[in-house]
Amino acid sequence: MEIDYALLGLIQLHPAATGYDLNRIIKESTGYFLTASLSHIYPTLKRLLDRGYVSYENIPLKNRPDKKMYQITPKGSEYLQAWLNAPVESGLDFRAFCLKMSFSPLMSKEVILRHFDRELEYRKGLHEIAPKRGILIELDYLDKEKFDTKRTGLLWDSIYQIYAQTEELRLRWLVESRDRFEKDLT
Amino acid sequence: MEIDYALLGLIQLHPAATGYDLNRIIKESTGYFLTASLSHIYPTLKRLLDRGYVSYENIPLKNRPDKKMYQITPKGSEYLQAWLNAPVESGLDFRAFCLKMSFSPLMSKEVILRHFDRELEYRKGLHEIAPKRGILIELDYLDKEKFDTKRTGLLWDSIYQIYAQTEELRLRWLVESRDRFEKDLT
DNA sequence: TACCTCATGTAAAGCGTTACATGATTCG
DNA sequence: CGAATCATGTAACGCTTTACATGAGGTA
Repeated sequence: MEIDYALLGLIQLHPAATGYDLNRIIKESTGYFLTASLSHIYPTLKRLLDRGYVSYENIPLKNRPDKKMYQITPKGSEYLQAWLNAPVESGLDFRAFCLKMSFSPLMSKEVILRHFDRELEYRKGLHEIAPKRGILIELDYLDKEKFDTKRTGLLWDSIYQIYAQTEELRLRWLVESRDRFEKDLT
Repeated sequence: MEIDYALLGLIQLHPAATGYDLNRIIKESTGYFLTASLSHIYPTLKRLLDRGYVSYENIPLKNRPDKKMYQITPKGSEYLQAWLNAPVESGLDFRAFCLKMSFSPLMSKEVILRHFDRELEYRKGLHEIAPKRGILIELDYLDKEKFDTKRTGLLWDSIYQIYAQTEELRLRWLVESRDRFEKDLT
């Protein structure tokens, strides 16, 4: 599960984090393209513990539940690395790619470049079939007696524009970032 | 539920659609920012039927289950309109806005402009707090003994860039579309 | 021969959110 | 004086996906 990897990644980046900390980091950061509430985080941490991917140090507090400061184990690190190396399972949106790349500080230069190359190919493919698919196709299905084709075309074209422009922005960003990393990354 | 409104909207736009058709429309279209499988669509249609929001015409076929061609009822139309008029419940992403605006052909000019105005205000707010939040904040939490701050900064900055640029694109698009609709829409 | 399209649906398992439960301290 | 912060967790509910079930006809 994605949440497992995300929490494991966060714990590797910020050792000694508690469940409460992880929740705050996820909420405050735009970087982890993830929504997760505390009542989702705690059971997940328990699962990671049961599987031996994390351990914790117990800090007793007065008048509050003990603080559990989590660390990643070697086994957890291995499990996380396998996910970091695996190709991103991209859907139409960019979320999965951005989430995994949030943990790029844990990846080698080669792995990072490979992820960018793969995503670039995938989105180029999307972009090529886009004009054939997309909202414009919908006009064919439309009940033309009830809806003004011109008005509907104007409205749907606008939606298609934001879709196409967003994809173009992503392609540009993928190329530029890849180039910069190739040059500057150690 | 969002899926209820989406199917209701699709049925209003394409009368005589079957569950199978709706699935194809959703899959082929980039417009309906929605994922839904057949095993999700069929129970939803049944629910809409039970509540009196849709009716269907049964077309017997040879060697296949009967074709059910759905239409929206006046009650369903009312229910849909209430959703179309209600403010979009936007999260960080743009999905909810784009989904509702896919049905803008069913809205009056006034309602469309109001949706754009609201979304513009919401995203302006997001954009103002973004530099304070965002990935940059994460560098504070980072374990500086294990990770090279400069390398991590380069990588996270890139993620921040795509976030910020996407938001800027959305703001530009919202303003431009709103202006165009104000002028050209009937 | 094997897969895709058409056409409907059920059942089970997985995933995620909201509500519930407790309780001191600090800030406005 | 009330709200937010810190700190953990359980239970119930609901949404969504995957797997299962059926079956003919057309296409590669």
